[in-house]
Amino acid sequence: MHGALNQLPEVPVLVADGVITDPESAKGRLLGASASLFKQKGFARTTVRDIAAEVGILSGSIFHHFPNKESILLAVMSEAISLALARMHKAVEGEQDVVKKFRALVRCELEAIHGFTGVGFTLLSSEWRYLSEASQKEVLKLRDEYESFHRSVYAEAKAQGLIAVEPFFLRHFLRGALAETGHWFHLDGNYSLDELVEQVCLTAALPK
Amino acid sequence: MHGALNQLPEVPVLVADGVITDPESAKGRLLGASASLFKQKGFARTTVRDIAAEVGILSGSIFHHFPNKESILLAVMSEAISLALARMHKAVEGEQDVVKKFRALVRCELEAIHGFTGVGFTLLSSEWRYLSEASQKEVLKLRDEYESFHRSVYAEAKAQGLIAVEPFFLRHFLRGALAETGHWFHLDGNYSLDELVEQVCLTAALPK
DNA sequence: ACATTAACCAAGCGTGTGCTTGGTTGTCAA
DNA sequence: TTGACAACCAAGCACACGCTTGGTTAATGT
Repeated sequence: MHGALNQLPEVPVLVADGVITDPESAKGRLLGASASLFKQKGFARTTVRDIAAEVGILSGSIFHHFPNKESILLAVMSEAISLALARMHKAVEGEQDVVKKFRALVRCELEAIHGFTGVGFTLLSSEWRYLSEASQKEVLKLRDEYESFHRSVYAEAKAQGLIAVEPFFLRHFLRGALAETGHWFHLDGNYSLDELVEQVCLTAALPK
Repeated sequence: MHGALNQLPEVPVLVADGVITDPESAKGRLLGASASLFKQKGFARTTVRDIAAEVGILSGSIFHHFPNKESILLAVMSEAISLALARMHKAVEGEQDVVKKFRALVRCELEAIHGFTGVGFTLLSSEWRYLSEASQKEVLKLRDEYESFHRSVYAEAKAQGLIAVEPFFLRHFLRGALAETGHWFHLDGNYSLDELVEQVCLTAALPK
């Protein structure tokens, strides 16, 4: 299945650093099951009984690992964004060519959206409203880091005259456009991820 | 307030044709209140008691107008898309220049997203999952009409060599990008709607 | 004057939900 | 062998939710 999260080289490192939970631990399996259920049915329609059944325990046992239902969503989201951050930096490290960096960032985000790194990333936008204000603030720090890095690369591209839009606008447009691919683009369909990246760059009239 | 729906010239016509509900009728007020609550808190977290309180009746009285809660969402969505369709066609009627048609479509969709035509339009994507399959099918007919019209204009632009992307991809990208503006762009901020349209066209490297 | 109807009230039923509580089991180190 | 701890069970509480039922009120048409 898609959720073979441990095959990603970044994961063991992040687990060791205490940034994310070991996917094979009891808590980690709960997070994985929760994430996939939240994606399927949405946070509000997923019950703690659903989650418990998915991992084969009783609903009350969940609260040995988490204080309440919302904290599960918080954990899913913050771990998803942490993993995305790590992969984002790795995707462009050592690269000088701005167009190549742009492509790498787009591809990296699309990989996150389409389940290469677990299903949590898409929840960041679709289930955002179910986080309390305090939790939103917590995740926002990581999101800001992610967003501003994207903008900085777009700014480079603009400085070199490769694009005409303001980086601020482009980032918002691109985030929306890429997130939306999660609702219509399927890897088993007629197009590959590379072709999707290509069409994105074509839209922005970026050179090869 | 924003919801002065009756000031739109299209509305009385659509009401007379039985396509949408008179916003000033009891049922229409229920729809308006529901739409705004669904947008604020989401469908799942909006209770029938919330809706009833908003229009000043008791919760049970809602079911004199609608068979169940979901049917309220269905009505909100299908009326929103019907209104958007009517305004879309009007926005380009008589226009020959493809770039101008493109701009008009973008502006029209942004107006819908940002509440010029009621708050229902954004629910079409954000609360889609809360419709039953049967209801989705029903709304999908109208959405398809809307989407394919957009694609046809993009195809014109591509035929004239104005853009490089496939219309199919561009439509999906654009829908996502424009929908996302609902989460970060505010009319009372530093930029006007026209400037937003301009940045969209700059992204796609469209001539003036 | 009478019938019909839309709009709503008053009261509450049944159920699904998040979460609690007190206890049990298995594991592992000293 | 014992103590400590993580993981989980069994049972159920409290309540918010969608929706039902039987009735009332006011307006409209004939």
